[in-house]
Amino acid sequence: MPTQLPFDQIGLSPDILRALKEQGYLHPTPIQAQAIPVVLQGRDVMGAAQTGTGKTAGFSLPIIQLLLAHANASASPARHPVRALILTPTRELADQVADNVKAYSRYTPLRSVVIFGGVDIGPQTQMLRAGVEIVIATPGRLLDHVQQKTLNLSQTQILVLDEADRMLDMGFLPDLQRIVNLLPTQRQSLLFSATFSPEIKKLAATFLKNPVTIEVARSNATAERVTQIVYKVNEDAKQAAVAHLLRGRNLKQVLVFSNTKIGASRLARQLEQQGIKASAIHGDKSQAERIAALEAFKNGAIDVLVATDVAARGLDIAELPCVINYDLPYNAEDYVHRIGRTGRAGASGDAISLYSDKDARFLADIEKLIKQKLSPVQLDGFVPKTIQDEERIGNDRRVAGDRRNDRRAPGGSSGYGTSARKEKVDPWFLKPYEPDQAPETARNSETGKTSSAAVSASKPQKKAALLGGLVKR
DNA sequence: AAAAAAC
Repeated sequence: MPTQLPFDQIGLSPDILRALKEQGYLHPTPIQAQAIPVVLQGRDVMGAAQTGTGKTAGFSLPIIQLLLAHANASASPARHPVRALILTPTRELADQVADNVKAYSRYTPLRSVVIFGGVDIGPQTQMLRAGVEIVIATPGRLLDHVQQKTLNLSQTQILVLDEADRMLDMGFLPDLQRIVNLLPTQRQSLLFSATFSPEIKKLAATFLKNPVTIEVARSNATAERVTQIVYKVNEDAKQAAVAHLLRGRNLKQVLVFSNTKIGASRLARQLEQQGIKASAIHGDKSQAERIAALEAFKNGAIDVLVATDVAARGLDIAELPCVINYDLPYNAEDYVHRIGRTGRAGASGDAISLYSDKDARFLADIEKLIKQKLSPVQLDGFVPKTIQDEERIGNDRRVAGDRRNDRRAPGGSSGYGTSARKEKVDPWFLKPYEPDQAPETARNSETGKTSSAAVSASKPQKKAALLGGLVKR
């Protein structure tokens, strides 16, 4: 175990130390101990770190220090060009990183601003005009400001790509390329990613110069603190299973992940109807709603936050005791990120996943990634006794559903809860699945994303092509 | 397959 010097012995200015002390931080986490000296040396960094490892402080503390040192040596402090740019994939993450940067730089003259879409651009423009040294941003709105000439990146010496793998997944590569082209070639670049995939390595080869690789706490370290349970549940029974699980844990501070925006909204609504204080957070919510939901969850106004993978990574919600996967995620990596929302900073946590036949195809990938078997077990009193039963009931249900549709009458579903079946499983399980009252088409028009399927279908190819182009250049 | 991100 390497000796880790406290913060006040690793070359940070008293102004930074004061802010750290105020927040009760005395000793760096492993990633901070590794990253801070390297960043202070001016080296490029390729970092692999999970959420909750203190990664944000790992790059923002030395950046603040570097900017302070440079400002002191500078002959003309009259103008205030943007000197450090931190890019994140989601608005919430940008907001949080900005909160941290503000806290750490509180007693310094450095100013920072967070830039992302979905909110009024006016205040951002005003802040940029007044002058800021550090910008924390999502790519789209940042480029918007560049186009409007309210932001000049020609003197930006430090670039951070946070959650770079996520940014690639989200198709940000062209935007990243555009942004990097606006920066001086002489600069320091830091790239953080959950994994070092071939794509990430190519990105690093393009954007970084002779980087120092920093890697801490692989995913199995997370798994050690997190108790993972997978419950076998019929797809239609998931909502009731979540309600049951929530009641079993006193409803407090539970983050529930859904694979879809519609699913997240629906589940939150159903839970609320049952008197459970819940809100949904996803990309079709307005930014104000997203902020409100996150805030309500953090301050305890709601007990349950139902989220899409917008919240899978990076969100800093302290000490979550429990995370529930309503669905298994499409990407195995997202599973690691989701369960990483619990059991943080040494605390233990539970990660509960609901597993239906729909989720079956994702399980193997997840088990392979975490190098651990996740044998699905029954959720007592909530699932049929055998898989065969589950499949049969699933089939019966589909038949019943068709019949109901044919009749176009809500009472038509009563036929499938036969008394024979009722003896085998709990009555609630046979309660007919009630589709949402609002028609799907209405909700789709609400999202306004009718063409998204076609776009995403071609995305992997596009991504590969772009990366190929990058490497050749 | 889905989600995320600029107007």
